[in-house]
Amino acid sequence: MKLSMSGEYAILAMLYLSAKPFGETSHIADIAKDQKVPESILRKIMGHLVKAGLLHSYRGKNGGITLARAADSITLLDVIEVIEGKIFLNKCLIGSEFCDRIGSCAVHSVWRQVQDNMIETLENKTFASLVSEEELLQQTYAT
Amino acid sequence: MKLSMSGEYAILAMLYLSAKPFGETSHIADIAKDQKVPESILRKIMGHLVKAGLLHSYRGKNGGITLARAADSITLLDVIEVIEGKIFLNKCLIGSEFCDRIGSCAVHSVWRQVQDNMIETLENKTFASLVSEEELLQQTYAT
DNA sequence: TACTAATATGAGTGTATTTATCATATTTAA
DNA sequence: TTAAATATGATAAATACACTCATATTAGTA
Repeated sequence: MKLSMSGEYAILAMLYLSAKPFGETSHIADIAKDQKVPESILRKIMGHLVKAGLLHSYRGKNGGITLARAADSITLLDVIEVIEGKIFLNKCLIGSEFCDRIGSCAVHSVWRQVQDNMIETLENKTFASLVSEEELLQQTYAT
Repeated sequence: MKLSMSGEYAILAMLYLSAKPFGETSHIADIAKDQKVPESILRKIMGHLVKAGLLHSYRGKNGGITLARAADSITLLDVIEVIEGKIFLNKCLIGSEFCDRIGSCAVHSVWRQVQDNMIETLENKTFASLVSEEELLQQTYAT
């Protein structure tokens, strides 16, 4: 009942990229060093995010990585679902083939309620808003 | 981001017991057969629930298992926390020693919000209410 | 063309967790 | 003493996860 390491790494990398001016390329090695994430793993994660259409990658000299669209159109849910797959807190929410209690299971609807709330919260939070909240926090706590 | 098998088994067993008159003992073997759960695993799970004070066990001939308190005072959260441990959707919610971004992390509060909602939903659902909801469902769908 | 700097990708490894089994011990009623 | 039940610890099997490494691909540049 926890986010995976890869999920956390992906969010950190997306935060890093979202704080840059849109269109400016970054290097995976720099992100890894800055966010203290294993570089070889971050490469794989970035590959998934590129394939999913959240990032653009440019190979070769002067290559790098950028957001594929503006940070205010990318949500936490977008990133998490790429890395973790669709959120299913309980097997029986995937489909009736995984649970023979459907139709008379009261637990089902509880998980459904929790999951729906979770998804709603995560899809209402864009990386643009996260970045501006962090800037605010840093100003507040700066000495 | 999913409930474990053991967590599901525990909930099924608690549902079974909650549907019985309070104080009537049941046998683990019967619960396992009825709920289609591996018996040897259910034994271990029941051991945890006994140790946590949710169940009473009686050894020896005519022994068995009962709820330790009324089903309307046992919640989904109680059972899940015994089997899965405290719910922490994200490592950084456990404590600052697991996250060096605390103080300037906007993601933190999102997970906090999701987690708080989840806990609230789960602790507001007692096994007594689950049982009566299931009875209602079975009447509705009965032919 | 050859070199260099960057990402892309797939195979493989080690470890931790989960699931499950088995054997044995303990308890209690009859 | 026996039978019926739970308790427990050792262990195996399966799966998922975190991570590494080697190699391929691409594109700019001298």
